[in-house]
Order: sequence, then C-alpha cells, then structure tokens
Amino acid sequence: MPELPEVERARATIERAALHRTIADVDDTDSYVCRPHTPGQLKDALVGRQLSEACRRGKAMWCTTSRSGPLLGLHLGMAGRIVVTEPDGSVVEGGDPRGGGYGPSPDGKPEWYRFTLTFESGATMRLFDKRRLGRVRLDPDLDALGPDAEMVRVAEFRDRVGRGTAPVKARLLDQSVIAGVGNLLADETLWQARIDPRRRVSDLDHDDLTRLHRALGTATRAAIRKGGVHTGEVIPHRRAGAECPRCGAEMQRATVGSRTTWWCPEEQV
DNA sequence: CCATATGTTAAAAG
DNA sequence: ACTTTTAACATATG
Repeated sequence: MPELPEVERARATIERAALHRTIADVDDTDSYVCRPHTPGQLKDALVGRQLSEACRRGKAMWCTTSRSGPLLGLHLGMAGRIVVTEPDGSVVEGGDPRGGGYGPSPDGKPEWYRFTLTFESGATMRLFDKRRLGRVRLDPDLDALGPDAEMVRVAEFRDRVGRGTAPVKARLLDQSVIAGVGNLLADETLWQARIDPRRRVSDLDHDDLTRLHRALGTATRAAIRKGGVHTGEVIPHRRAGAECPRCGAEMQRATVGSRTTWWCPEEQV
C-alpha cells in the first residue's frame, strides 16, 4: 500500500497523535525490520525521549526526538502502515482509509505488529506490516534520495528525469532521481500525461517532461487528498480485460522497470 | 505448487 | 566509472 500519498498520511497521523509523549517502552525485537540494530538498541536510544517532529521525503519518513536524540527512521516497505492507539485502545484514524482487511483489526494478527512504541500514557505507536519489508532504524541515511515528488520544481524535474536512456517509467521509479513514486503512482501519472511507459527518457522532449511533471503533481496531490494511490482514475483499470476510462481501448500489460505495468495503447504514445 | 503483490537494494550486466 | 536490469529479500493471498 505505501507510496508517497500513504506515507504522507502516516506522517500526518504521527504528527497529530504521537508527538510530545514520553516513550516508556519500545519493542524492537524484530531484528529483520530493525536491522542492522540489535534488539534493545532502539529501546535504549528512545526510552525517556519524545518524538518531536514527523518528517518525510518521498517514501522515507523519520521523527526527530527530544533532547537532541537520534532520528527515528520509519519505512513502510511494501505493506506497512502506522497505527497509533490512544490509552483506551481506540485507533487513531488516518493511516489508511481503506481499513478492513488490511487494517490492524479485526483480522490483523498480533504478530504482524513489527515495532511498538509505548508511551507513558498507555498510548502506542506501532508499525503494522504483514510482509515485514518495512524498516525501522536510527539516523537513516537519506543522502541517496532525490527531491520529493510533490515538491520538485519543473526545471529540476526535467533535468533529472530527462537524463539517461532508461524507460520513463523506470526513471520515475528510481528514488534517487525523484523520491516518492511507486508502481501505481507511476502508472497513474503516465496515463494522465498520455506517455507510453516504455518510452526512453532520451526520446522525451521538453513538452513531454513538462506535462509529466504536471501530471505527477496532480496525481500525487489528488491521491493524498483522497486517501491513497488506489483512488487514482486508472488504477481500477489495471487488470485483464479492463478498458481505458477515457477512450475505452483495452488496457495493455507488460513488465517495465521490473514492475507490472498497465497503460492505454491508444492514448499513451 | 505457481503466480502475484503498492518497496529497497545488492549484484550482475551492459 | 556510471547506468540499467535483475534477483533476492519475507510473507500473504488467490
């Protein structure tokens, strides 16, 4: 589930419900999710501190901590979400509006909680992640990340995305080029911009890149507002036999940039 | 058993 | 050396 829009929602949930509370306990015993830290390392670094700010660039998220403590890096991986609960056990809404089967309840198994902060009040902030590809670490290295997909200006976008020879979709997915675009947001953006995902960036002209930048901004902001990348216009049409919601042509599927890709063969050229 | 899955990254290939 | 592509990662689900 998590691409930039979902991560932004998770960040906002933390900001609204988990800041400025003193950390009383930490469960960091999942040594894969917390790698390369050893069990207890995160706990030792965090107990007694508070989360001060919730920040994000692309899909990377981190919290600053009180008294000049370390940054707490949180990455949702392929299936993670942040769940904050109040002392009475009620779940703070906002992380994932779909809830239901992907949610922490009622069918969320307890072992799918991979990391937990317990505050003095009894409130908790947890990483819920079925697939365990999410990651928690202290002072994450953010140097390799490109500018955030929602913030990048058009000139820099053209410079970065237009460089190289890779298919444009692969370029959009490269987090060191632009941070935050995942498989679904890439398909939505390319569909909005009417660009074939297989096109080489060396073949895109100034106008193509400008259109792509605009489509990315529009698609990203719409997804944040509506609650996630699933709310994109073309996303429900990423399946066999589906038609382009604009022109009715049958959607086409292929692997581009090592990911399953769907596009409209009529309009995306 | 097989294929698929919204992410990252190390290793291989070019 | 730099860019691009693929495989592997851990786990669930159809």
